[in-house]
Amino acid sequence: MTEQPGRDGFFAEYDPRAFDPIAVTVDVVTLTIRDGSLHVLLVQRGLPPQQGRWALPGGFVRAGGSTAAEDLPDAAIRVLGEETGEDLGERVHLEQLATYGTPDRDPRMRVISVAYLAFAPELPDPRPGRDASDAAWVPVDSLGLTAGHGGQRPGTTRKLAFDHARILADGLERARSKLEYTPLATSFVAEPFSVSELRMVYETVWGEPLHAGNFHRKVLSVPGFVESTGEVAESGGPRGGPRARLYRRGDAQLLHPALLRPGREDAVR
Amino acid sequence: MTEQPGRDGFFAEYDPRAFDPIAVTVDVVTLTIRDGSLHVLLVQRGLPPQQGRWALPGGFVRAGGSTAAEDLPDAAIRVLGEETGEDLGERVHLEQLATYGTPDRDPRMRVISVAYLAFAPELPDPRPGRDASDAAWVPVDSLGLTAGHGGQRPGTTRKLAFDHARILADGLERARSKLEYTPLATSFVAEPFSVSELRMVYETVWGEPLHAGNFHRKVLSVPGFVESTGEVAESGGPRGGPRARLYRRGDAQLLHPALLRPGREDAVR
DNA sequence: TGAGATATTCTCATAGTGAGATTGATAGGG
DNA sequence: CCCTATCAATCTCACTATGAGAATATCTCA
Repeated sequence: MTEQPGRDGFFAEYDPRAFDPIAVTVDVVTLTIRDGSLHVLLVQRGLPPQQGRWALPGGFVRAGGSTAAEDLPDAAIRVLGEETGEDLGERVHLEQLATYGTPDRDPRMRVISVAYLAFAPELPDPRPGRDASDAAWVPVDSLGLTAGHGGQRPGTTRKLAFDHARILADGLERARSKLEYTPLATSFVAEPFSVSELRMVYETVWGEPLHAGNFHRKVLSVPGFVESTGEVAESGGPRGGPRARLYRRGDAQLLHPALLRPGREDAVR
Repeated sequence: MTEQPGRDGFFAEYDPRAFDPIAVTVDVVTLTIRDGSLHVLLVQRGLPPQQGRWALPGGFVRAGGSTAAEDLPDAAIRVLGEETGEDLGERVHLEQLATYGTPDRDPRMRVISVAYLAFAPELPDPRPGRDASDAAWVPVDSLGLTAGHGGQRPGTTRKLAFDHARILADGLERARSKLEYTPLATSFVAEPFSVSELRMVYETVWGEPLHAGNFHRKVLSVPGFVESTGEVAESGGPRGGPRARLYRRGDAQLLHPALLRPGREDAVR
């Protein structure tokens, strides 16, 4: 909140104590599935510090002084649009991830970053924004993220700038977890979709194969997860098989019972 | 992150554009159980704006210019200590809740607030901090929170300042949800505790009675949730009954299978 | 001492899950 | 055009987890 007793009038005077420089930015972890693997949208920094390193798309929040005041989710959507060149407000699912504010996370000054997490069906190739020398969908596997604290394994080609490896790791964990109890997976596929396409999303994000029969039973038995369109795919799969029935997303916000990741009995101890 | 291409050197010059005034604060939702009901720590504002209204304890984050740089969780712990008069770093569970930054949430200027959520066993009465006229543990039920968007029912005595009703509502939902799949409930009781005390935590936070026998079976069957001390309570309950066996928190970070809230089949649709 | 409350354990019907097998449609290569 | 691998969709079966109710022993208080 906004306590600071005994000094309540200082805002009018711009007391320097309140304005120790803190910058507020948004960074966006955008996940999509391409060619059967999970990708994240990254930009290559064109300027120091950390020039040449890859980073999450981000930018300053417009505060409302000399520029128009901007809400945090709007800033995230803007930043995303600057790299993809599209207005993604409609097509992507966007949610706040967490806020990162360790004092030395940016060498220039104190920066508080509000991270957002976006999920999108397959999107076009990005084009670098003004301050980036490159932008690309990068396979998450290629980044050598370590399980523990969001570091990267030595030898990884694309080094992420600042604490972005950690932010990305948090975003991935959030995504994996939300697949369990929300219909989020439907945000990764275009409608209408088949149960197999949906299963592929789960397998890709969780990184492990699922039992096709049980998955099918489960998806259709959870109320409101998917809704039949009554149609079937134009043709069978590329390597044969019957034509799949097609579905669209249902009206459930929460999956009950949840669709749990296999092999979690020995969860974090 | 910290993009802003083409202007990379401006920090050294304190370019006013980057310093459209954004203040960063932390607000803390602190929950505890007193007299069998869920309470939240609130302070009464001693100064305008919103003078006289009740608010979550909060304060500015020390940025690191003229003052010592302070990490976000440290700011939350400090703010909590200012109201409770104790160093709670050891005793409370603290986690980040979310960040609130709607442009007009504070009438004075642009304020981004990083909210934290704290869980504590029964704590002493608070004393008002420097900028508050009062501080108290307030029963959550008395605040007339509405289900939807964190508003308060008309006629509620204690009106919460700014968007704090919403922040509190988000904190409560997080707490209710985390009881399901984490051993968080053990943070609300002092060790050693009985299964009944733990059940009381669930009943209080969820606001509904649970089946004592099934709860008992469940708690003891989830690996790592609780660990027996081998002791039993000094005496039976205040109204009779055998002396309960005592436990301490186990080593699990996640409950598997989860302990789900009853009656959620018809979840959010 | 008796009544009521409570901790703990059991029973039993039902729901949900993992593993494997079956059926039948379809694509692609000989 | 036929054969076979592939795959969608179902089904079976054993096992686990859950909700509801009840039984039993222990304890407090009047």
